[in-house]
Amino acid sequence: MNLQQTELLQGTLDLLILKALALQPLHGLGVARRIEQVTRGTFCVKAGSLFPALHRMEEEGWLKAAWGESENNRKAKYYELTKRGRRQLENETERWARISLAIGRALEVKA
Amino acid sequence: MNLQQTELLQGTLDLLILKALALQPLHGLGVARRIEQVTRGTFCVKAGSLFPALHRMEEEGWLKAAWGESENNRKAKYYELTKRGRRQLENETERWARISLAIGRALEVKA
DNA sequence: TCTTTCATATTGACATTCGATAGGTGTGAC
DNA sequence: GTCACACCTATCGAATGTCAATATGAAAGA
Repeated sequence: MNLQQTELLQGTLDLLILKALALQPLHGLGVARRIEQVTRGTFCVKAGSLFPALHRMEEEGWLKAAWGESENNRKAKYYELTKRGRRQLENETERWARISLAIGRALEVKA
Repeated sequence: MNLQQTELLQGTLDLLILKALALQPLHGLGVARRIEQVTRGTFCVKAGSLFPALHRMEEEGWLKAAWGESENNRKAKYYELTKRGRRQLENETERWARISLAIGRALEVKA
């Protein structure tokens, strides 16, 4: 029933998007490509997951969007981080570090 | 509205429960305590999250439950891993390794 | 003894959040 | 015209959180 191709952990998509945009502004599908690239294909974000997330994050004030042209002369909405977005990236990065450390510790416990 | 004390990433609770029970059978609240202990307080699983998860996992056939007595002579339901549960633990451990590696790589990219 | 109180142990109803699925629009390039 | 790019929306389901409830043994005091 539930083929679950992407393997994305809930709560990590925002972090990946923020990080992708911290390097440079990108349009929506560009974000997806960047994420796929830096995770070496581990995460493949579909449009239907991506755009709702971008809108959510724009409403939160983490992103600012502006219409522009893509590399191929197509209309595209470019997103960039706001100051609050950078702060959020720091928070989520720190949160990730804490969580992955804790789980790592849990998993290394031997019987 | 959303105070979110526990900071649990969706998808990691099952893993932590499986790992906790891999060491020894425990009753519900015992699982919660074990998790809190091995993650050094990072994760504090509330009853309302824990028991639905245990029931879900029992339905999946990963856990087997049996009534017994707790250390304090109270009725308590003890859970232990089934063979399928051990296999699931291996799967989820491997999944976690893959995911945390990918995110780690994404985060270490420099501008 | 009786009863009050507390910690243990479990359960259920409900809301929320997030990502997945599956569709749909518009447009430039060939 | 066809295709690939770029975006959008509606809707669903799974998983977790919140809150409240139940039941029971233990401990303490009248």
